[in-house]
Amino acid sequence: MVDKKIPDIIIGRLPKYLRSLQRMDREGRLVTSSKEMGERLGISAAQIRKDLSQFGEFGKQGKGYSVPFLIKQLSEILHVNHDWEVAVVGAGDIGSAVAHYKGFANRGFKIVLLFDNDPQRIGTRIGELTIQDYSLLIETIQEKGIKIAIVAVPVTSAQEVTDNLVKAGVKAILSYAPVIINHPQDVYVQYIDPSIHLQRMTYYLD
Amino acid sequence: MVDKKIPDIIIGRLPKYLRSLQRMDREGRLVTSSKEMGERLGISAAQIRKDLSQFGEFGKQGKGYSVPFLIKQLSEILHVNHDWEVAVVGAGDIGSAVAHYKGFANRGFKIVLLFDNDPQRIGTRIGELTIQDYSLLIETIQEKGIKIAIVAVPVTSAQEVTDNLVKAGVKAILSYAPVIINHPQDVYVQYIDPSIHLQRMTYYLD
DNA sequence: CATTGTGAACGGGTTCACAGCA
DNA sequence: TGCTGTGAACCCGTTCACAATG
Repeated sequence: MVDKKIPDIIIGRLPKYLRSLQRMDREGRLVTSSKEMGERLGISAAQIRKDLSQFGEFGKQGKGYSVPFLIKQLSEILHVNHDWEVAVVGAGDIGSAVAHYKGFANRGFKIVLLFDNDPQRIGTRIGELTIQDYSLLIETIQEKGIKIAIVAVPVTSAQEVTDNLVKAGVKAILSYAPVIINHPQDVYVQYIDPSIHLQRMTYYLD
Repeated sequence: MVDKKIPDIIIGRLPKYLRSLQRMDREGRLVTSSKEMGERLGISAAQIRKDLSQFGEFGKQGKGYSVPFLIKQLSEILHVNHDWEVAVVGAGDIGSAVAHYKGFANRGFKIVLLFDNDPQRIGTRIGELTIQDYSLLIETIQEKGIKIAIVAVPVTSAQEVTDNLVKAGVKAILSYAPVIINHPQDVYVQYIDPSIHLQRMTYYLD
Protein backbone atom coordinates (compact mmCIF):
# COMPACT_ATOMS: atom_id res chain seq x y z
CA MET A 1 0.00 0.00 0.00
CA VAL A 2 1.40 3.31 -1.10
CA ASP A 3 -0.01 6.39 0.58
CA LYS A 4 -0.98 7.98 -2.69
CA LYS A 5 -3.88 10.36 -2.97
CA ILE A 6 -7.15 8.48 -2.51
CA PRO A 7 -10.05 9.72 -4.67
CA ASP A 8 -12.72 11.49 -2.64
CA ILE A 9 -15.39 9.31 -4.15
CA ILE A 10 -13.85 6.34 -2.37
CA ILE A 11 -13.70 8.22 0.92
CA GLY A 12 -17.40 8.90 0.49
CA ARG A 13 -18.15 5.18 0.42
CA LEU A 14 -16.11 4.22 3.47
CA PRO A 15 -18.63 5.58 6.00
CA LYS A 16 -21.30 3.44 4.34
CA TYR A 17 -19.11 0.38 4.63
CA LEU A 18 -18.48 1.20 8.27
CA ARG A 19 -22.15 1.68 9.06
CA SER A 20 -23.00 -1.62 7.41
CA LEU A 21 -20.24 -3.41 9.31
CA GLN A 22 -21.34 -1.95 12.64
CA ARG A 23 -24.80 -3.26 11.93
CA MET A 24 -23.41 -6.71 11.21
CA ASP A 25 -21.45 -6.47 14.42
CA ARG A 26 -24.61 -5.77 16.38
CA GLU A 27 -26.16 -8.79 14.67
CA GLY A 28 -23.30 -10.86 16.04
CA ARG A 29 -21.65 -11.52 12.69
CA LEU A 30 -17.89 -12.16 12.99
CA VAL A 31 -16.96 -12.52 9.33
CA THR A 32 -18.29 -11.13 6.08
CA SER A 33 -17.30 -11.04 2.43
CA SER A 34 -17.15 -8.39 -0.26
CA LYS A 35 -20.09 -10.20 -1.87
CA GLU A 36 -22.29 -9.93 1.21
CA MET A 37 -21.36 -6.31 1.87
CA GLY A 38 -22.05 -5.50 -1.75
CA GLU A 39 -25.50 -7.04 -1.63
CA ARG A 40 -26.40 -5.11 1.51
CA LEU A 41 -25.12 -1.85 0.08
CA GLY A 42 -26.08 -2.20 -3.57
CA ILE A 43 -22.43 -1.92 -4.62
CA SER A 44 -20.41 -4.45 -6.63
CA ALA A 45 -18.17 -6.81 -4.69
CA ALA A 46 -15.22 -5.89 -6.89
CA GLN A 47 -15.57 -2.24 -6.02
CA ILE A 48 -15.61 -2.91 -2.31
CA ARG A 49 -12.50 -5.05 -2.57
CA LYS A 50 -10.73 -2.44 -4.66
CA ASP A 51 -11.73 0.39 -2.32
CA LEU A 52 -10.52 -1.46 0.76
CA SER A 53 -7.30 -2.53 -0.96
CA GLN A 54 -6.34 1.13 -1.25
CA PHE A 55 -5.64 1.12 2.47
CA GLY A 56 -4.22 -2.32 3.13
CA GLU A 57 -4.85 -6.04 2.86
CA PHE A 58 -7.64 -6.45 5.35
CA GLY A 59 -9.14 -9.73 4.14
CA LYS A 60 -8.20 -13.38 4.09
CA GLN A 61 -8.43 -15.26 0.83
CA GLY A 62 -11.07 -17.94 0.93
CA LYS A 63 -12.44 -16.58 4.22
CA GLY A 64 -13.45 -12.95 3.80
CA TYR A 65 -13.11 -10.04 6.22
CA SER A 66 -13.25 -10.06 10.02
CA VAL A 67 -16.07 -7.71 10.94
CA PRO A 68 -14.52 -6.30 14.14
CA PHE A 69 -11.11 -5.96 12.50
CA LEU A 70 -12.50 -4.13 9.50
CA ILE A 71 -14.52 -1.83 11.76
CA LYS A 72 -11.32 -1.00 13.62
CA GLN A 73 -9.42 -0.33 10.42
CA LEU A 74 -12.11 1.84 8.85
CA SER A 75 -12.60 3.76 12.09
CA GLU A 76 -8.91 4.59 12.10
CA ILE A 77 -8.85 5.54 8.43
CA LEU A 78 -11.83 7.85 8.90
CA HIS A 79 -10.42 9.16 12.20
CA VAL A 80 -13.52 8.18 14.13
CA ASN A 81 -11.77 5.76 16.48
CA HIS A 82 -12.18 8.50 19.07
CA ASP A 83 -15.05 10.97 19.51
CA TRP A 84 -14.94 14.43 17.98
CA GLU A 85 -16.52 17.29 19.90
CA VAL A 86 -19.11 19.06 17.78
CA ALA A 87 -20.74 22.47 18.10
CA VAL A 88 -24.26 23.11 16.82
CA VAL A 89 -25.29 26.60 15.77
CA GLY A 90 -29.01 27.34 15.79
CA ALA A 91 -31.44 25.94 18.33
CA GLY A 92 -34.59 26.08 16.24
CA ASP A 93 -36.41 22.98 15.05
CA ILE A 94 -33.46 21.54 13.16
CA GLY A 95 -30.83 22.46 15.73
CA SER A 96 -32.96 20.96 18.48
CA ALA A 97 -33.50 17.76 16.55
CA VAL A 98 -29.76 17.52 15.91
CA ALA A 99 -29.01 18.15 19.58
CA HIS A 100 -31.40 15.38 20.59
CA TYR A 101 -30.25 12.99 17.89
CA LYS A 102 -28.99 9.67 19.25
CA GLY A 103 -27.45 8.63 15.95
CA PHE A 104 -24.05 10.18 16.59
CA ALA A 105 -23.27 7.71 19.36
CA ASN A 106 -20.69 5.15 18.23
CA ARG A 107 -20.21 7.05 15.02
CA GLY A 108 -17.43 9.25 16.34
CA PHE A 109 -19.22 12.44 17.37
CA LYS A 110 -20.46 14.09 20.53
CA ILE A 111 -22.32 17.37 20.58
CA VAL A 112 -20.94 19.53 23.34
CA LEU A 113 -22.08 23.05 22.45
CA LEU A 114 -25.31 24.56 21.19
CA PHE A 115 -25.59 28.23 20.24
CA ASP A 116 -28.47 30.55 19.46
CA ASN A 117 -28.88 34.32 19.28
CA ASP A 118 -32.45 34.42 20.61
CA PRO A 119 -32.42 35.81 24.18
CA GLN A 120 -35.54 33.75 24.89
CA ARG A 121 -33.63 30.57 24.20
CA ILE A 122 -30.21 31.36 25.69
CA GLY A 123 -29.77 29.62 29.01
CA THR A 124 -32.56 27.10 28.46
CA ARG A 125 -31.72 23.44 28.12
CA ILE A 126 -32.08 20.94 25.31
CA GLY A 127 -31.32 17.46 26.51
CA GLU A 128 -28.06 17.78 28.42
CA LEU A 129 -27.00 20.98 26.70
CA THR A 130 -27.56 24.55 27.80
CA ILE A 131 -28.07 26.94 24.92
CA GLN A 132 -25.15 29.39 24.73
CA ASP A 133 -25.15 32.97 23.55
CA TYR A 134 -24.17 33.17 19.90
CA SER A 135 -22.05 36.23 20.64
CA LEU A 136 -19.69 33.95 22.56
CA LEU A 137 -19.34 31.54 19.64
CA ILE A 138 -15.82 32.34 18.52
CA GLU A 139 -14.15 32.47 21.88
CA THR A 140 -15.92 29.39 23.22
CA ILE A 141 -15.11 27.24 20.21
CA GLN A 142 -11.52 28.44 20.14
CA GLU A 143 -11.13 27.72 23.83
CA LYS A 144 -12.41 24.17 23.47
CA GLY A 145 -10.45 23.61 20.26
CA ILE A 146 -13.54 22.35 18.46
CA LYS A 147 -12.96 21.49 14.79
CA ILE A 148 -16.43 20.38 13.66
CA ALA A 149 -19.68 22.35 13.59
CA ILE A 150 -23.22 21.82 12.41
CA VAL A 151 -25.03 24.86 11.00
CA ALA A 152 -28.79 24.89 11.58
CA VAL A 153 -29.66 28.53 11.00
CA PRO A 154 -31.77 30.25 8.33
CA VAL A 155 -30.34 30.78 4.84
CA THR A 156 -29.91 34.45 5.59
CA SER A 157 -27.46 33.79 8.44
CA ALA A 158 -25.61 30.80 7.09
CA GLN A 159 -22.74 32.73 5.51
CA GLU A 160 -22.12 34.92 8.54
CA VAL A 161 -22.20 31.95 10.88
CA THR A 162 -19.79 30.07 8.65
CA ASP A 163 -17.40 33.01 8.60
CA ASN A 164 -17.37 33.07 12.38
CA LEU A 165 -16.89 29.33 12.64
CA VAL A 166 -13.91 29.59 10.32
CA LYS A 167 -12.48 32.39 12.44
CA ALA A 168 -12.89 30.16 15.47
CA GLY A 169 -10.79 27.47 13.83
CA VAL A 170 -13.50 25.04 12.74
CA LYS A 171 -12.32 22.86 9.84
CA ALA A 172 -15.43 20.82 8.99
CA ILE A 173 -18.96 22.13 8.65
CA LEU A 174 -22.22 20.33 8.02
CA SER A 175 -24.86 22.80 6.94
CA TYR A 176 -28.62 22.34 6.86
CA ALA A 177 -29.14 25.73 5.21
CA PRO A 178 -30.12 25.30 1.55
CA VAL A 179 -27.49 27.62 0.15
CA ILE A 180 -23.91 27.19 -1.01
CA ILE A 181 -21.47 28.80 1.36
CA ASN A 182 -18.14 30.41 0.56
CA HIS A 183 -15.31 28.99 2.60
CA PRO A 184 -11.53 28.63 2.61
CA GLN A 185 -10.06 25.63 0.80
CA ASP A 186 -8.79 24.11 4.02
CA VAL A 187 -12.28 24.01 5.49
CA TYR A 188 -14.54 21.14 4.46
CA VAL A 189 -18.25 21.74 3.98
CA GLN A 190 -21.07 19.28 3.44
CA TYR A 191 -24.75 20.00 2.95
CA ILE A 192 -28.03 18.41 3.88
CA ASP A 193 -31.01 19.65 1.89
CA PRO A 194 -34.04 17.35 1.81
CA SER A 195 -35.62 19.20 -1.13
CA ILE A 196 -32.64 18.32 -3.30
CA HIS A 197 -33.16 14.64 -2.56
CA LEU A 198 -36.90 14.85 -3.19
CA GLN A 199 -36.45 16.69 -6.49
CA ARG A 200 -33.96 14.10 -7.59
CA MET A 201 -36.72 11.51 -7.24
CA THR A 202 -39.65 13.46 -8.67
CA TYR A 203 -37.83 13.51 -12.00
CA TYR A 204 -38.68 9.83 -12.24
CA LEU A 205 -42.29 10.21 -11.08
CA ASP A 206 -45.13 11.06 -13.47
CA MET B 1 -33.16 16.90 -28.34
CA VAL B 2 -33.64 13.17 -28.28
CA ASP B 3 -35.34 11.73 -25.25
CA LYS B 4 -32.63 9.21 -24.63
CA LYS B 5 -31.88 7.95 -21.16
CA ILE B 6 -30.35 10.72 -19.08
CA PRO B 7 -27.66 9.60 -16.61
CA ASP B 8 -28.83 9.81 -13.00
CA ILE B 9 -25.73 11.76 -12.07
CA ILE B 10 -27.00 14.60 -14.25
CA ILE B 11 -30.45 14.45 -12.68
CA GLY B 12 -28.76 14.80 -9.32
CA ARG B 13 -27.24 18.12 -10.33
CA LEU B 14 -30.41 19.68 -11.72
CA PRO B 15 -31.94 20.43 -8.29
CA LYS B 16 -28.76 22.30 -7.38
CA TYR B 17 -28.99 24.35 -10.55
CA LEU B 18 -32.62 25.09 -9.79
CA ARG B 19 -31.92 26.15 -6.21
CA SER B 20 -29.15 28.44 -7.37
CA LEU B 21 -31.38 29.98 -10.04
CA GLN B 22 -34.22 30.56 -7.59
CA ARG B 23 -31.78 32.39 -5.39
CA MET B 24 -30.68 34.57 -8.29
CA ASP B 25 -34.33 35.21 -9.05
CA ARG B 26 -34.90 36.43 -5.49
CA GLU B 27 -31.87 38.66 -5.96
CA GLY B 28 -33.59 40.16 -8.98
CA ARG B 29 -31.21 38.71 -11.55
CA LEU B 30 -32.83 38.27 -14.97
CA VAL B 31 -29.98 36.66 -16.89
CA THR B 32 -27.08 34.43 -15.96
CA SER B 33 -24.37 32.43 -17.72
CA SER B 34 -22.94 28.96 -17.36
CA LYS B 35 -19.80 30.65 -16.07
CA GLU B 36 -21.59 32.46 -13.27
CA MET B 37 -23.64 29.43 -12.28
CA GLY B 38 -20.52 27.34 -12.28
CA GLU B 39 -18.70 29.72 -9.98
CA ARG B 40 -21.61 29.76 -7.55
CA LEU B 41 -21.91 26.00 -7.57
CA GLY B 42 -18.30 24.95 -7.84
CA ILE B 43 -18.99 23.15 -11.11
CA SER B 44 -17.34 23.78 -14.49
CA ALA B 45 -19.22 25.95 -16.95
CA ALA B 46 -18.85 23.32 -19.65
CA GLN B 47 -20.55 20.74 -17.49
CA ILE B 48 -23.50 22.97 -16.79
CA ARG B 49 -23.93 23.72 -20.49
CA LYS B 50 -23.66 20.05 -21.38
CA ASP B 51 -26.12 19.02 -18.67
CA LEU B 52 -28.71 21.57 -19.73
CA SER B 53 -28.26 20.74 -23.41
CA GLN B 54 -29.51 17.23 -22.68
CA PHE B 55 -32.98 18.69 -22.33
CA GLY B 56 -33.10 21.46 -24.91
CA GLU B 57 -31.47 24.64 -26.07
CA PHE B 58 -32.32 26.96 -23.20
CA GLY B 59 -29.66 29.61 -23.71
CA LYS B 60 -28.93 32.41 -26.13
CA GLN B 61 -25.46 32.60 -27.63
CA GLY B 62 -23.63 35.69 -26.53
CA LYS B 63 -26.26 36.44 -23.88
CA GLY B 64 -26.59 33.50 -21.52
CA TYR B 65 -29.68 32.03 -19.88
CA SER B 66 -32.87 33.78 -18.82
CA VAL B 67 -33.19 33.07 -15.10
CA PRO B 68 -37.01 32.84 -14.97
CA PHE B 69 -37.13 30.79 -18.18
CA LEU B 70 -34.54 28.32 -16.95
CA ILE B 71 -36.34 28.02 -13.62
CA LYS B 72 -39.51 27.17 -15.50
CA GLN B 73 -37.77 24.61 -17.68
CA LEU B 74 -35.95 22.88 -14.82
CA SER B 75 -39.11 22.86 -12.71
CA GLU B 76 -40.91 21.05 -15.50
CA ILE B 77 -38.08 18.61 -16.08
CA LEU B 78 -37.95 17.76 -12.38
CA HIS B 79 -41.75 17.71 -12.15
CA VAL B 80 -41.83 20.32 -9.44
CA ASN B 81 -43.83 22.88 -11.40
CA HIS B 82 -46.72 21.86 -9.16
CA ASP B 83 -46.64 20.84 -5.49
CA TRP B 84 -46.44 17.21 -4.45
CA GLU B 85 -48.30 16.15 -1.32
CA VAL B 86 -45.93 14.49 1.13
CA ALA B 87 -46.56 12.25 4.12
CA VAL B 88 -44.19 12.20 7.09
CA VAL B 89 -43.93 9.09 9.25
CA GLY B 90 -42.65 9.61 12.77
CA ALA B 91 -43.37 12.67 14.90
CA GLY B 92 -40.31 12.56 17.12
CA ASP B 93 -37.60 15.19 16.98
CA ILE B 94 -36.76 14.68 13.34
CA GLY B 95 -40.34 14.26 12.14
CA SER B 96 -41.36 17.39 14.02
CA ALA B 97 -38.51 19.39 12.56
CA VAL B 98 -39.44 18.19 9.08
CA ALA B 99 -43.08 19.05 9.66
CA HIS B 100 -42.12 22.56 10.74
CA TYR B 101 -39.55 23.03 8.00
CA LYS B 102 -40.24 26.04 5.80
CA GLY B 103 -37.73 25.00 3.17
CA PHE B 104 -40.17 22.94 1.10
CA ALA B 105 -42.10 26.03 0.05
CA ASN B 106 -41.43 26.89 -3.60
CA ARG B 107 -39.44 23.70 -3.97
CA GLY B 108 -42.43 21.60 -5.04
CA PHE B 109 -43.51 19.92 -1.82
CA LYS B 110 -46.22 20.31 0.79
CA ILE B 111 -46.48 18.12 3.85
CA VAL B 112 -50.09 17.12 4.34
CA LEU B 113 -49.90 14.11 6.65
CA LEU B 114 -47.94 13.24 9.76
CA PHE B 115 -48.14 9.82 11.39
CA ASP B 116 -46.98 8.40 14.69
CA ASN B 117 -47.79 5.27 16.67
CA ASP B 118 -47.48 6.86 20.11
CA PRO B 119 -50.98 7.27 21.64
CA GLN B 120 -49.67 10.27 23.57
CA ARG B 121 -48.90 12.05 20.33
CA ILE B 122 -51.82 11.01 18.15
CA GLY B 123 -54.33 13.84 17.86
CA THR B 124 -51.93 16.54 18.97
CA ARG B 125 -50.88 19.21 16.54
CA ILE B 126 -47.57 20.19 15.01
CA GLY B 127 -47.85 23.43 13.10
CA GLU B 128 -50.93 23.02 10.95
CA LEU B 129 -50.88 19.23 11.04
CA THR B 130 -52.68 16.88 13.39
CA ILE B 131 -50.72 13.73 14.13
CA GLN B 132 -52.51 10.72 12.68
CA ASP B 133 -52.59 7.18 13.98
CA TYR B 134 -49.94 5.08 12.28
CA SER B 135 -52.38 2.19 12.04
CA LEU B 136 -54.32 4.25 9.50
CA LEU B 137 -51.22 4.88 7.37
CA ILE B 138 -51.95 2.64 4.41
CA GLU B 139 -55.60 3.53 3.90
CA THR B 140 -55.06 7.26 4.39
CA ILE B 141 -52.16 7.47 1.97
CA GLN B 142 -53.96 5.35 -0.59
CA GLU B 143 -57.06 7.48 -0.29
CA LYS B 144 -55.15 10.70 -0.88
CA GLY B 145 -53.05 9.15 -3.63
CA ILE B 146 -49.82 10.32 -2.01
CA LYS B 147 -46.67 9.24 -3.82
CA ILE B 148 -43.92 10.72 -1.64
CA ALA B 149 -43.09 10.01 1.99
CA ILE B 150 -40.45 11.00 4.49
CA VAL B 151 -39.42 8.37 7.02
CA ALA B 152 -38.37 9.74 10.40
CA VAL B 153 -38.61 6.67 12.62
CA PRO B 154 -35.97 4.66 14.50
CA VAL B 155 -33.74 2.24 12.60
CA THR B 156 -35.68 -0.66 14.08
CA SER B 157 -38.93 0.42 12.43
CA ALA B 158 -37.64 1.79 9.14
CA GLN B 159 -38.06 -1.41 7.14
CA GLU B 160 -41.57 -2.10 8.36
CA VAL B 161 -42.66 1.48 7.73
CA THR B 162 -41.18 1.34 4.25
CA ASP B 163 -43.02 -1.89 3.49
CA ASN B 164 -46.28 -0.26 4.48
CA LEU B 165 -45.57 2.87 2.45
CA VAL B 166 -44.90 0.70 -0.57
CA LYS B 167 -48.17 -1.13 0.01
CA ALA B 168 -49.91 2.23 0.13
CA GLY B 169 -48.56 3.11 -3.29
CA VAL B 170 -45.77 5.50 -2.33
CA LYS B 171 -43.11 5.69 -5.04
CA ALA B 172 -40.47 7.96 -3.52
CA ILE B 173 -39.10 7.77 0.01
CA LEU B 174 -36.65 10.00 1.83
CA SER B 175 -35.37 8.23 4.92
CA TYR B 176 -33.61 9.72 7.92
CA ALA B 177 -33.02 6.29 9.43
CA PRO B 178 -29.35 5.32 9.14
CA VAL B 179 -29.94 1.95 7.56
CA ILE B 180 -30.31 0.69 4.01
CA ILE B 181 -33.84 -0.33 3.24
CA ASN B 182 -35.02 -3.07 0.90
CA HIS B 183 -37.52 -1.81 -1.64
CA PRO B 184 -38.99 -2.65 -5.05
CA GLN B 185 -37.16 -1.37 -8.11
CA ASP B 186 -39.99 0.96 -9.04
CA VAL B 187 -39.76 2.77 -5.70
CA TYR B 188 -37.04 5.40 -5.32
CA VAL B 189 -35.28 5.81 -1.99
CA GLN B 190 -32.88 8.49 -0.82
CA TYR B 191 -31.16 8.77 2.54
CA ILE B 192 -30.11 11.52 4.90
CA ASP B 193 -27.54 10.50 7.48
CA PRO B 194 -25.52 13.31 9.05
CA SER B 195 -22.90 10.94 10.46
CA ILE B 196 -22.02 9.81 6.95
CA HIS B 197 -21.31 13.41 5.96
CA LEU B 198 -19.28 14.07 9.07
CA GLN B 199 -17.20 10.93 8.67
CA ARG B 200 -16.49 11.86 5.10
CA MET B 201 -14.88 15.04 6.40
CA THR B 202 -13.01 13.64 9.40
CA TYR B 203 -10.93 11.56 7.00
CA TYR B 204 -9.26 14.82 6.03
CA LEU B 205 -8.86 16.13 9.58
CA ASP B 206 -5.87 15.22 11.77
C1' DC C 1 -11.98 -24.07 -3.00
C1' DA C 2 -14.02 -19.84 -1.72
C1' DT C 3 -12.62 -15.38 -1.67
C1' DT C 4 -9.18 -11.78 -1.84
C1' DG C 5 -6.17 -8.45 -4.30
C1' DT C 6 -5.13 -6.40 -8.62
C1' DG C 7 -3.46 -5.46 -13.49
C1' DA C 8 -5.86 -4.76 -17.61
C1' DA C 9 -9.83 -3.71 -20.20
C1' DC C 10 -13.73 -1.13 -20.42
C1' DG C 11 -17.07 2.49 -20.16
C1' DG C 12 -18.80 6.65 -19.35
C1' DG C 13 -18.56 11.17 -17.42
C1' DT C 14 -15.79 15.56 -17.80
C1' DT C 15 -13.13 18.74 -20.12
C1' DC C 16 -11.54 20.74 -24.25
C1' DA C 17 -11.91 23.59 -28.01
C1' DC C 18 -14.27 25.66 -31.47
C1' DA C 19 -18.08 26.34 -34.78
C1' DG C 20 -22.25 28.76 -34.64
C1' DC C 21 -25.04 32.46 -33.67
C1' DA C 22 -27.33 36.61 -31.36
C1' DT D 1 -17.74 40.16 -29.32
C1' DG D 2 -19.55 36.91 -25.91
C1' DC D 3 -21.47 32.87 -24.73
C1' DT D 4 -23.93 28.67 -26.09
C1' DG D 5 -24.06 23.91 -27.85
C1' DT D 6 -21.40 19.95 -28.93
C1' DG D 7 -18.22 16.46 -31.18
C1' DA D 8 -13.87 14.72 -29.89
C1' DA D 9 -10.31 13.86 -26.71
C1' DC D 10 -9.27 12.84 -22.40
C1' DC D 11 -9.38 11.04 -17.93
C1' DC D 12 -10.74 8.44 -14.27
C1' DG D 13 -13.64 5.27 -11.93
C1' DT D 14 -15.73 0.58 -12.47
C1' DT D 15 -15.80 -3.96 -13.93
C1' DC D 16 -13.51 -7.97 -15.47
C1' DA D 17 -10.99 -11.94 -14.86
C1' DC D 18 -7.64 -14.57 -12.81
C1' DA D 19 -3.44 -15.55 -10.08
C1' DA D 20 -2.59 -16.01 -5.34
C1' DT D 21 -3.50 -18.12 -0.97
C1' DG D 22 -5.18 -19.35 3.70
